[in-house]
Amino acid sequence: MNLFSIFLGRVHAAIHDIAGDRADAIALHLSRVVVEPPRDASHGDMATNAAMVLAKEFGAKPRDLAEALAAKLREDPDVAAVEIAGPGFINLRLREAVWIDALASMLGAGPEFGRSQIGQNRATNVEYVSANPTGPMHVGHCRGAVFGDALANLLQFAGYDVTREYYVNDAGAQVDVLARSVYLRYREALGEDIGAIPEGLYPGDYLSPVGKALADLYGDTLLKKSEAEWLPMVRAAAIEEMLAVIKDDLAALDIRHDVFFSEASLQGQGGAVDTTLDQLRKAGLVYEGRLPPPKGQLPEDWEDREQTLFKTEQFGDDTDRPLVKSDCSYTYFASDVAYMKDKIGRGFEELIFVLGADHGGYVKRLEAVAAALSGGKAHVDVKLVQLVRLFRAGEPVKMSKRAGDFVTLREVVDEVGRDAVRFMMLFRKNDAVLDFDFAKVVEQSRENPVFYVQYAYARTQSVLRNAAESLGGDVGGPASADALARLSDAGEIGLIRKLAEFPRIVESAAQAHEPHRIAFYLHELASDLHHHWNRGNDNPGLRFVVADDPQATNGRLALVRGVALVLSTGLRLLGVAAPAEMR
RNA sequence: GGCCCCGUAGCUCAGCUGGAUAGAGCAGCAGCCUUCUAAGCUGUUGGUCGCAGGUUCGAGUCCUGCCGGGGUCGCCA
Repeated sequence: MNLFSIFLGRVHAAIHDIAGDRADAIALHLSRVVVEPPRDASHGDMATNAAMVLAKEFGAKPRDLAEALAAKLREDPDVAAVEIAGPGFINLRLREAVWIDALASMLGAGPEFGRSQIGQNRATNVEYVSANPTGPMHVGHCRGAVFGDALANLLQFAGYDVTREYYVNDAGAQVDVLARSVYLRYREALGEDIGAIPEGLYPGDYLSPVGKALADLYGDTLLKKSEAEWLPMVRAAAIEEMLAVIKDDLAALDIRHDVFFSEASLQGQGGAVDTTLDQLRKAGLVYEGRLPPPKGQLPEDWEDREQTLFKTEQFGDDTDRPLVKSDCSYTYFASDVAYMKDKIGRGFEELIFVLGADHGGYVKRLEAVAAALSGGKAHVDVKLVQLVRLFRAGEPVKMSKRAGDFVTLREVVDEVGRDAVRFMMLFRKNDAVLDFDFAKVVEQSRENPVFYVQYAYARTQSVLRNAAESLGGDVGGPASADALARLSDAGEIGLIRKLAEFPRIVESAAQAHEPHRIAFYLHELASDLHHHWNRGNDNPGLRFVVADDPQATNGRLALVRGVALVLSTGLRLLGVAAPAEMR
């Protein structure tokens, strides 16, 4: 139930009523007509731009058209007043009963309030995290992980058919380096003194247990084998272990993927990469050619040579992209093409990629590949997630990648908790750099948005507990129509109005792929609740629990339950807990 | 040098895909206050939306060109 779309329907009807034989021409422009809350609450409850958008088609001045539409809308029994303002806005003021009904109906919907069908079950793939299986996750992965997970929740709630996917880079040079690093630990586990870890191998001691496990399993038999023999065995074991570590890290953030897709599974003789490239060759999209060197500074090892290229440029990429390396193996990009083909083959229409901002150069080629492979059917959206800067009480946390002393995701979660991490990662637009302060995010203060929002929910529960105590157990049931009708204070109606916005926030956030809008909305709702609460300090008549007036109390408790409902649903979408009390 | 992202109050950021007089929190200023268990509260100052053009009824939002900051730039993943 979205009040704004309901009234959009009524505005459409009013337009249709006065359109006459222009109806067909006007229908084409209807999508630009919106009904939204006005920026300034004094303008009314809802505003529509219909008259300004359609003035040309009607051959009328915006304000004249607005007048005609207003006359129609005034016939609506739910509308208390219609005003025309500015260049031709139509402002609607709704009868109070509409808000009361809205509250009753959202309480009836319960946890389903806000759910939408705009996704129309579109098959949607959200790929996120996809960290190389070479070690535990560090903070750099954290933001994309939370973002992708919350976005997936949001899209599901908005009616998309969502698959959460992780692309495992288990082919290529990196996992060979991993295998060699583990092999060293294996020798160490057998009692050998391996000394310092050589440059170019992974130094982290998280690999020691893997080496130990191999020693337990194989004894010293691997020592006698050549690298060509032991490497695949060690590699497979190492990848499996690292993936288990990563899944464990993700679970600490309450993140679980549906599909872990192996890059290696695409490769090999007659594999998906082979067949995909064959198809592209047949389609004339692959050729042997030379690439112009990059503009500006020429890389030192630049060598002008002929290579196998995919014609991505004609699909919007900056240049064509190589598919085969100089050693005749496939490039990472070739796997990517086959992987994209696989996703499209599985029927996905919406392909969302959550990547770090340093992958910005990858956007155009992904879009081009999807366009080339799906004939423009599959829609790609790459969400770039900016970096997180860590602070400890205002001081930047120093990290050196070379020395391997990066902060792990697990350390952050263990220190401040899952809720703080998740909420803060979402309390900023994805493409803006985010400052994360260990001290601030656990502070119990107004300046800490995690606490501020969770505390608002705890406050609703505290009120309900309190009311149950002072009024007896009879406050849990649904409020009667008479009780609801007692809601009339501007602050109370204002809160309902805010609650009624939730469904359209869900829809717009889902369509824009911007979960942060939910976080900001919740922060506003929390703020409205706290403000209304504070008014009760000066004016006891506005408090939720009115000792000698059970009917008014019942109505107000329904409002409290409505706020609690939306806060908990919103927090659920973000993957953040809604605690009943905070002490 | 090419491409991508960012630039909004002193600071940190929103701005609902083009709407009305651009918002919030912090800081500042001025008051009030000891709680329906809870973060003290209320009011208020503060803006050439980086700059210059353009598109139209209307631009922080879209287009072009500059300025500043970050990222990225054949075969690494």
